[in-house]
Amino acid sequence: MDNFFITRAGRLRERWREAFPDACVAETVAGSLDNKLVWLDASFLERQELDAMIERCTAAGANVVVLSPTPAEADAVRVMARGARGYAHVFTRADTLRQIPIVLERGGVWLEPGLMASLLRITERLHALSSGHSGDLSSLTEREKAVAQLVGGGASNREIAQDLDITERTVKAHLTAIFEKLEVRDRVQLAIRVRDCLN
Amino acid sequence: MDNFFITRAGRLRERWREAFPDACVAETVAGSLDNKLVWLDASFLERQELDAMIERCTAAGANVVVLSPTPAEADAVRVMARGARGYAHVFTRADTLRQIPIVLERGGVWLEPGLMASLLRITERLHALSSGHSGDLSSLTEREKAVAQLVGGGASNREIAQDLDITERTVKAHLTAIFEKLEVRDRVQLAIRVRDCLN
DNA sequence: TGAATTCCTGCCCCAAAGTACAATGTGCTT
DNA sequence: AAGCACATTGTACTTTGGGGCAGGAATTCA
Repeated sequence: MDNFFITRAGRLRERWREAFPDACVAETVAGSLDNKLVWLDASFLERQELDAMIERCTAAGANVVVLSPTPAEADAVRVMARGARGYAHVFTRADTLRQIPIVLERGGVWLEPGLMASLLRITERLHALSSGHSGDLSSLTEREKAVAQLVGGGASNREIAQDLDITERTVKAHLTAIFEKLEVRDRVQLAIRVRDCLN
Repeated sequence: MDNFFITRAGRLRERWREAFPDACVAETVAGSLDNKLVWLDASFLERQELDAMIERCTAAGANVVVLSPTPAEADAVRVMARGARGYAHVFTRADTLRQIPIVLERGGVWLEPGLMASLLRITERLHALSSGHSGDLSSLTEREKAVAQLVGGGASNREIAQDLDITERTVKAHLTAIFEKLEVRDRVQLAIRVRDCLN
């Protein structure tokens, strides 16, 4: 895979040259990039410019890795969703950079270490909330529904117990059952779920 | 990296043996797995069992790849968020399987082709939904808004701390300020408030 | 320069939430 | 009669959440 660095700096950063001595450098992309590896330096680039660049490169058949001066989660998500296959810091060390083409060639994806984990955690959380969007309180028993509704109203266990005239312990028992059935972790996620259901 | 296949089938599937002739096979995990590559066959495994297995393996220092009989986006997210580094179909071809350790060794992550893209697209959409609209949180400082949004997404204090790269204690400090400003008692009511703002 | 925010953090404490394990009772179905 | 789902409660335990008190660091503003 041939390496192309696209940067406003007009020159290869030292680390890049060290990693890939015979890489090409340019300020913009042109022509077919089939099976090429394009490194996009996001420094001095507006969001839209970067997005457009990614789109052009992937359309031209390239594998795209974005090098950001300020790696951030939301940024990584945006960039990868637009077709980039990798996301790293511009100052990533040469020997690390060299690993990236190897990973990509084998169908892998490369993300700034740590970013991946936190990214997936967020995804999971959002996923849990939106995918269970089936509005399903129907799997709950009458009593459980009552408890769930109250939680959705922001009530504490003690308040729920008083409202339903049962023990706090019983409220907890119902909650445990509810969490299990709706596959949520705690009352916050339950509250969110309940309120989304009565849209 | 030594290969361990954990499967209920009790034997190596042909493709696995073809890919890694000298791999070990077992029905369960034991001992230190430092720097080992553990392949978890998700067939015939309950969700909880799989999760527990992943946790045990990663805790023991292993790299975990989950092989699913029915690859799905939500499943992949769950599994990766729990610490797996790869996710593939159980019937993945031998030559493709062999690429995976190479990717992992170099800090990459391996996902069933196509899964990654659609996964990130969804993440982005959800991200936009939950971060774009900030309703009547105008009295909050930037940092407080960030915390509030995450609570609205159902995050725990620990998760918020990790996401924002601060201490749990700081999260609590922000929360105390938020509760005061928005006149809510706890995170449940805050979550409700936040979500009502962006309906 | 000093005052005021905002952000970050530590230690300690207490209350609330949630889990594990166990048990009782009621009513309905097979 | 036996089995099952549901509701209820208990004891004891671990984990989170939240707050009081105190302080450091950075920024801005008068």
